[in-house]
Amino acid sequence: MKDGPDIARLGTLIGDPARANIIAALMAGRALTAGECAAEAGVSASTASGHLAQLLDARLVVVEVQGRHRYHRIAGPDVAEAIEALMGLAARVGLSRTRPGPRDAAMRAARFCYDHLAGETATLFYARLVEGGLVAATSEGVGLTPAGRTRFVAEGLDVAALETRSRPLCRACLDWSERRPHLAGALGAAVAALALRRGWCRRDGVSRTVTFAPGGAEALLALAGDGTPARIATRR
Amino acid sequence: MKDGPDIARLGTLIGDPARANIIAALMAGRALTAGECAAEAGVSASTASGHLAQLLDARLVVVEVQGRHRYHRIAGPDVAEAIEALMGLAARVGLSRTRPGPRDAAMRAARFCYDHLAGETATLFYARLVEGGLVAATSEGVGLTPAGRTRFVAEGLDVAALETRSRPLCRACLDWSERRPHLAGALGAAVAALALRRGWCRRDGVSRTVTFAPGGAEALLALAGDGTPARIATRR
DNA sequence: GCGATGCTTCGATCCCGGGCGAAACGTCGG
DNA sequence: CCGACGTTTCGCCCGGGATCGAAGCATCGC
Repeated sequence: MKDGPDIARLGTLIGDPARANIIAALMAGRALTAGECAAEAGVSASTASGHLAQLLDARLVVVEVQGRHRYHRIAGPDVAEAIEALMGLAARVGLSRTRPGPRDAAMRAARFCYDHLAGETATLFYARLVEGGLVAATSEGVGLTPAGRTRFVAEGLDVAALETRSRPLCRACLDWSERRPHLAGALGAAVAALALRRGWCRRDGVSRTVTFAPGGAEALLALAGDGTPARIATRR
Repeated sequence: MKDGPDIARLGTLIGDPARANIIAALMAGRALTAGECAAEAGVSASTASGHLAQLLDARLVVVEVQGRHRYHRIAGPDVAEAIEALMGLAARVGLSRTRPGPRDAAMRAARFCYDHLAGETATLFYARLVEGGLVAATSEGVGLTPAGRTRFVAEGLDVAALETRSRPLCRACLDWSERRPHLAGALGAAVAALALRRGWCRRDGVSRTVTFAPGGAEALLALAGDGTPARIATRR
């Protein structure tokens, strides 16, 4: 009863609807001001400020002051992963807050998970990475194979620079809507940025949802090596 | 603000200290009666009963009636994984409830995570499985290689029977104390049961902690194929 | 049957914590 | 220097929910 991490504190933090809404909004990966958080959560500015103070105190959120604005964002990938895991459990065990409407379906198809892509296409992308031998399991989790490294370097990603950060290069994040893994970690973030930069997909306002351009999903999947352009030697 | 799973409900459920204590106690994988839960949480029997009713209603816990006793346990592996993920976040971001005492150190070294082994030795075991080519990444996550299958079958595990369940055979569960993966899934549970059966380790009362017998940890690691007995051909 | 035991329901109490508006604080733009 | 804006702090209200004891239901042992 008295050992282990203080899980109750996190629970109360997440348990309040207003705070949960703020967290959900921040899970889009964007940095929001206190006023924007208040609007997202449907509460007054003062209450939102109080909630953000609590989230800051618990280190779930970090703040970046810019003039008279205070931009809040999720503290780090580990926080985002745990929240995502909770969302997965909630989706399975409980129910959604809204009956599956059009926006919900769009979010299941493609969304941002903190700083990388999630949803149907993202899980397909991850599956192709594994099947193509670009990503494989390691003792520390999952990692980039030599073939995968040359592949992404050829696409212009500075893999060496990504590795210098303390953040792991590759992570398999369990997709809450698909129940299958998608690519997270520094590489996942870099791939998401690449997809946005090349116009394969586009973010919708402050929401987490992402819409793919025509052919965008195919282009992303081709990046995993199975498609037409620049076919690369895969082992197996 | 209005899309996505209802994460707040889970938060309030976990947020109450009494419920969190009950959940933590149940995370040992054992089925506890309402009275035992009350003792673990330090509340009266009636309050514990109310909390268990809420956890049942949210499907986080299932109950099994046996005479006049009602045995409660975590509803399934997915619930346990999400709770474990929350514990990991709490351990990193917040703090533990107790200053790292002896019991805490013991739990970090070896413990039960719902129905499989976690902690230092468990992560080493997983690392050897991967390095030995017995377990590898698949498009669905992580899976047993042909070499791994023959290995575990040779040790007397009925892998085919494990596969028939809807539960995935292999899962990489992120260890909250080690920050590295350990083996979960049906195979993880089977291996944990095997270790108990062969006397490699022993459970301590109702706690989650596990103590290894002399040579027990080595025996477990040898099961991953690197040790002395019955060396098997590994690919790579 | 008849008490003991385990558990749940009920009623009553009480307190923590979210909520808002008003005012204070800090910053920006003249 | 002053007003506008974003944000935080303060004071107050209020409701939900956690808690317990006692009573009501089951089940077991005899």
